[in-house]
Amino acid sequence: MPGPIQSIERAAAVLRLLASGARRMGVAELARALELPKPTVHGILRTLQLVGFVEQSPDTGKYQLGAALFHIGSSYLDGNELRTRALNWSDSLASRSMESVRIGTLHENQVLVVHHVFRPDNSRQVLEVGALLPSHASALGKVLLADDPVGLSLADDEPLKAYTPATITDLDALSDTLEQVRQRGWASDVEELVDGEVSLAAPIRDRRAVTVGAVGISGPVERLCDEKKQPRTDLVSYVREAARSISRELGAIPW
Amino acid sequence: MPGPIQSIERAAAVLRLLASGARRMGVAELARALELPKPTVHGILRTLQLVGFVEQSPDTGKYQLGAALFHIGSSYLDGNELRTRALNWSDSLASRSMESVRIGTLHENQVLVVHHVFRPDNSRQVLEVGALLPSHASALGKVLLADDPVGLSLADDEPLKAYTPATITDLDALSDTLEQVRQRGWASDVEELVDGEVSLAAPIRDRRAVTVGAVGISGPVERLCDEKKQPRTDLVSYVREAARSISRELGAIPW
DNA sequence: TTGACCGTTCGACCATGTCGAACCCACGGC
DNA sequence: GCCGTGGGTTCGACATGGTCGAACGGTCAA
Repeated sequence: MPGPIQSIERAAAVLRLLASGARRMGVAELARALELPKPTVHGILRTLQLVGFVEQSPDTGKYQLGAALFHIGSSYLDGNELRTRALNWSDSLASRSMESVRIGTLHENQVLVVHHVFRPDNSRQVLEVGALLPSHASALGKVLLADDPVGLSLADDEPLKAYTPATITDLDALSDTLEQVRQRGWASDVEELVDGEVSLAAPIRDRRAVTVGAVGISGPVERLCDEKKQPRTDLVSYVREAARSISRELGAIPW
Repeated sequence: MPGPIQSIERAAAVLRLLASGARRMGVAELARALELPKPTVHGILRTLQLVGFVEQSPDTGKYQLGAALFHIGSSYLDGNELRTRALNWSDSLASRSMESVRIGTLHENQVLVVHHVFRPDNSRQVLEVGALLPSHASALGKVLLADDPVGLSLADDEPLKAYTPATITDLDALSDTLEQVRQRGWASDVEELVDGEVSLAAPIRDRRAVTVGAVGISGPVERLCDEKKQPRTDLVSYVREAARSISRELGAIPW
């Protein structure tokens, strides 16, 4: 019976919509967005509520994501070998570089952050685990795109979004950058996603030498770059060494 | 049509099983556990894979949770008002107490950790957001149980598990403790979950004065307790003040 | 080779989910 | 006050769409 199960597909679509839409949504609202009859959507919601994947505000009647979904989703991290192996090394990268560290994987042409170590000072920082970053405007993303077999092909569906004046929006320019990333073995993003913010990243490879993730640091341009706005070479080394260590932990042959 | 949708219920069961079972699982394994025919389970898995909720190892053929599920689940936190409002206050609680801070809600008779601030030193700590704690053996849990309308009634399904010699395993004893928690307005756990570990917590209430969560700190017994193994009163005050501040932020009338 | 086990495909039956119509609220304009 | 419009929810007949026994191709150990 090679054919997906309709009701499950629809339930997933409902969940995705509830996740993207910032706020709680009503049955009618969801039904309109999915172009489905109201009772159909309601049946799905009722079931999702039963299993705890969505919750309903008793007063407004609107729906939002449920705690059970959150808990189940977070146990994805336990099974994620990349993250498990990388825990120690990312900590030490954070203390060597004195910057915040992130580890990401490619997911639907974006970077899914699976681990995040705060900068080792006591400043307030927001946890970004589970967040998605644009792949063309972050160092993590460039590293992942550069080695991805599918690579840029998916990207041409929609134009590259400009986040700052420095964001690469031209496909050919990006392609050149990725070629450079492949050759150098690391990537940078200098104020391409957020003004004043810089990030550096290097690839993590598994035993088959396939790039399965990327590790990198990010911080203000004053600390990560020299006076010519070039990434500091010592930090680049730290990142590359961390990436290599994690790769070795995953069974990769040092390259 | 008041009746849950079978296939969605089953899909949820599959996901729950994949989340609890530490490792990747095969079709046959899942089918046996759920007492369903193999092709049925396979159909569900195929659909879940299509939407990215599960992934399949290309070599072993076994299944594990997928990245999409993780990302959707993590956006539960955005819509969680409790967590959003509590961010600032938990940070300052962490720096005042110099201990790690956690915020939790009751979920299926356990404590779901929705926020976690590391202890403000540079030690290595594991992120516990998304984890579940036993409610009878943690300060957070006691606070939540004490004010829960359903409360202990659910607990008598299965006996209280002993984690350490100090864990409260007797229902009557727990009931007395909860009464005390209600009166004092805060709860403690002295080596009841982990040897040498102590936690303190206080309730967070919303505008209707309903307890919607709890905030607390945890750390080694030497730092959190005095020589009589009693929680330090200054730390208790910090925790209670933080809880009250968050409650006020949620619209509660100071009690 | 054999057998046991795996993940996967096939296809017919009929249980199951679907969706138009109708219901009951809470609002808000008239 | 009344009706109209919107919300979330229930009903029920129809047929779509999911289910599961049987069978297929693969891998591994004996």
